[in-house]
Amino acid sequence: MDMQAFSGKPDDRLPRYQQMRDDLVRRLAQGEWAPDTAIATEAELGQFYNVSTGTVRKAIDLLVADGVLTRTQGKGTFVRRPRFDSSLFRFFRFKSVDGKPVRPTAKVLRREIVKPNEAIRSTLQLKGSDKTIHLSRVRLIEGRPVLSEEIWLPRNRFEALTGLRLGDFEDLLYPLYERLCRQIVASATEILNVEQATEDDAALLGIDVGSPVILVQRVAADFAGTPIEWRTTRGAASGFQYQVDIR
Amino acid sequence: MDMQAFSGKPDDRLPRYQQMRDDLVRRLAQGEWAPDTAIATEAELGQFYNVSTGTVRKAIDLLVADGVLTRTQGKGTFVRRPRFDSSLFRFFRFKSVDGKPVRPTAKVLRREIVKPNEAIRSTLQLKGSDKTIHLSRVRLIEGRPVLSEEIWLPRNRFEALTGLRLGDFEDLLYPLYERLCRQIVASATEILNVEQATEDDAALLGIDVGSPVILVQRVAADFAGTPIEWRTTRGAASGFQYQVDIR
DNA sequence: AAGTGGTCTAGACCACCCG
DNA sequence: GGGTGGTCTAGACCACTTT
Repeated sequence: MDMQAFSGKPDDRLPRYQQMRDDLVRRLAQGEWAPDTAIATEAELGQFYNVSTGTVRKAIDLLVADGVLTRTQGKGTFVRRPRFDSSLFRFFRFKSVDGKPVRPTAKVLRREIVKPNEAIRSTLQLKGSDKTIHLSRVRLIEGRPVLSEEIWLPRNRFEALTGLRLGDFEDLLYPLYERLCRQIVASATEILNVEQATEDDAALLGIDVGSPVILVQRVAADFAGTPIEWRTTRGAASGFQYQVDIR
Repeated sequence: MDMQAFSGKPDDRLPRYQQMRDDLVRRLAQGEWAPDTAIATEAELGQFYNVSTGTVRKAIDLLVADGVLTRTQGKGTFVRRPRFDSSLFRFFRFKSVDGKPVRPTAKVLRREIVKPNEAIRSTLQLKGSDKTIHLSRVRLIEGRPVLSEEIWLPRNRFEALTGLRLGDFEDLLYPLYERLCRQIVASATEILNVEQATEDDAALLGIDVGSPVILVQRVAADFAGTPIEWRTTRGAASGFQYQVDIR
């Protein structure tokens, strides 16, 4: 493969399709192609990297399997915009009174600039002096609180959020991140635990003290894999269900 | 592709690599290749189905992605034996008193031949007159009960288990299924829910009534996708943790 | 009609495993 | 050294979308 095609230093010991994949990820992280737009065609990529079509396809296969790209026959290969907003539906089954599935609305209760604790600092890979924006949200269905969320963001990347009025935050934060702060969430890791409701949980969620509560801890990252958001979500376990398919 | 190679009737509209995948699944389900043994080499498969190496590899890629086969360079392509015994480790973190991870032992408390209820009958795709073998197990760590399990099996496939003494059941059931009943578990679906401990749960697991309990409901299937086991597992939610990686 | 990804070929050479 | 899967080529033709 033509090494001139790379700005980085690819590892020659790796197969060409993996080197090519790595370089494509780098170009994606640099914003060379925006979400929902087509990347270069397979023929162009083959010329650029000086590899054959089979190798191009194998490199793209990896990124499609990772959920980074999608292919559409006759149209092109597109940068996939992850839809995390349905993420909680994998855990909680929210229905309105008439039984139809609904998306909870959101209300930001508090916003503050804080020094993160050690766990958040290390997870978000912050330096000792870096501060974070801390949001407290409640999510509601038909006015009834169902989830409570705590969110921490690195201040330097999300400065634009400090000027927004609390009432102007939208239900979905990730489109806001992208529009106001040019931060795109490309992947996330979530850890589930079960706790027993504290008095605060009980009052907010309208459940009994000590009844089961699901805690979802999420770390979201950009295309380069750099963590950009830490979020905890709590909800009554009575609405919880999750399905796993094993090979 | 040479249609003589197929016993079934492949759909000509499908790509050859998908037809080939379907036929390989059929041959696996028929037991043509046993778990942990090598299937025919890629060259042989290419000759047999009259396709080129690239197409053979693509068909096998699908089965590897499904977890049905594994490839080992220089050795061959092998039928994968799923290791479900570590499955619960994805949900529960079991440690002994010295902090090392351990596998719980098992003790069968009860075995009976019963008419299944409607939910189990339909899930296991049984006819109205078919009976099931019902096992009640408890799983222990260092003698302390940590999980309670209820298992239902179609009687006709698992007749051999009715003659086994309760003390002769082993910690792991799936090797037993395979050895005594020639039933191989190839895949499973698990659904997680959170409940509050009943008095029975509390007494068995040594926890407080009403404290959170994880309920895992598993349906296990053979290579052909036919369900062969229904299982519920209950354990204290305090030992529960689960991680999900998104795109 | 032109351009895109989807399928498929008929090889080649390499890396690894085992006797 | 012989056999296996892993990588890669340089095309061909097909199915689909857009102009």
